[in-house]
Amino acid sequence: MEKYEKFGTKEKILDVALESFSTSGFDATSLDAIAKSLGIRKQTILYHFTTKKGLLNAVVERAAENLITSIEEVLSSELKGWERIEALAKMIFRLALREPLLLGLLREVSRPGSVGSERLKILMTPLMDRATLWMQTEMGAGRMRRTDPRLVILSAYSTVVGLATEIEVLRAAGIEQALRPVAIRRRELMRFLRVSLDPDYSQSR
Amino acid sequence: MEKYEKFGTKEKILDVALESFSTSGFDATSLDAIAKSLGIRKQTILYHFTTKKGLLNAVVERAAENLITSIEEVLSSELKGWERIEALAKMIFRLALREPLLLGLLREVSRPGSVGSERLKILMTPLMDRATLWMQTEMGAGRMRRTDPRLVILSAYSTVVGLATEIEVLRAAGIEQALRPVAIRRRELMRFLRVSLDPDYSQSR
DNA sequence: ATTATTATTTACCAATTGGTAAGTTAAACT
DNA sequence: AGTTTAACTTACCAATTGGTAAATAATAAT
Repeated sequence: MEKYEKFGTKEKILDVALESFSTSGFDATSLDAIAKSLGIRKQTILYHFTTKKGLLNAVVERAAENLITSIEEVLSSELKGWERIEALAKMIFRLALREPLLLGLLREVSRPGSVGSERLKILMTPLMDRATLWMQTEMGAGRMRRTDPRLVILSAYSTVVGLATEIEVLRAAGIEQALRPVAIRRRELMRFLRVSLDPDYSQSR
Repeated sequence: MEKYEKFGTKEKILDVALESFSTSGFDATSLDAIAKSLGIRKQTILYHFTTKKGLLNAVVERAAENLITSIEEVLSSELKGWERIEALAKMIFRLALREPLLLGLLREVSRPGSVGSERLKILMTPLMDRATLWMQTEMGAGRMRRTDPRLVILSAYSTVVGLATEIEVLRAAGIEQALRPVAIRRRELMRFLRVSLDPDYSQSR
């Protein structure tokens, strides 16, 4: 058991940090600000995470767990070929709508030079490798059209990250109900995936 | 005439600032760093732009001029309806490829909370209004399918901003030649615009 | 009850940062 | 030549920031 923990301070810190990192960005977030909004001292944060970078990594890691769990869920299903991809895409969009902060974090951390990008890469590469491998066997079995798996995956990835921008831009323009544009985006992604992957899909152009 | 100006210091500052803002972000860019990389003192920057925010605004403004000039060029053509839109989209993608820093800046400044977002909005609303108006008359004349112009424009806008992410992600993954994904993106955007706007286009789905 | 461990705080600090104020240099105007 | 003005620098500063060290409180283990 976890000894005692007063009352989940660590989790609370992660919550506030996620919020701030994903909306204001890493640099614009100060430990003091996080601490203040929690009614604790900055040193408490450093006690739990030693450095600011450590805090970001922890935030990223928790978010990634969140994501990976959802992915595993889909992967454990019996779906094959195209249908499996479709299920994955749907899941991602559902998750993105339910927890928009994840998107913001992803965008923040996706910038190559950014502080969290290394950790993100470490967390993502296994997923990427696995997906690539699977796609290759599917292609081998003729259940999937032949293309460069990496390109497809990364393109899909950046579509999802782009969602963050889109939702924010729409909100800034006073369009609160961002559901329709998101649905459009999803349909676009589906179509893109279908065109590049589904062998039973006539590429009419 | 402009008195003398030693040797375009102001422009050089803007160049370096654009580079840094668009790749590292506003917060991660220090005036000292910019100054150092130019071999001048920080106070010279402040002499020309008074505040850091002022510098960002100047960078944004110059970028916007750049963009607006290109837009005017297309708008002065004789193209009507769908063809005009197509020309605009092509121009934007050409510009984005030629000057990728513009994209980075746009993404940096598109975040609602960000320092430059107000200025961006000020610069963009006239364009937006003009585009909306034009689209409405086109719709009235039956040369364009009826939809919400704002939604279409913003969707196109975020597609372009999303390009920044995509190019960066691909580069981070070691894919230098990002031309193909960009081409795909452009085709997608065209298709989206066509489906929502071109009345002569059969919406086969 | 005492001790060990975990959690949190108070007290500091060195570095960085944006910005002010007051020179200094050099060209332009008279 | 002398004055004005634009361009740039040196000298500072106050605030913020991430981080260290040591003290204190709270809980668990003996």
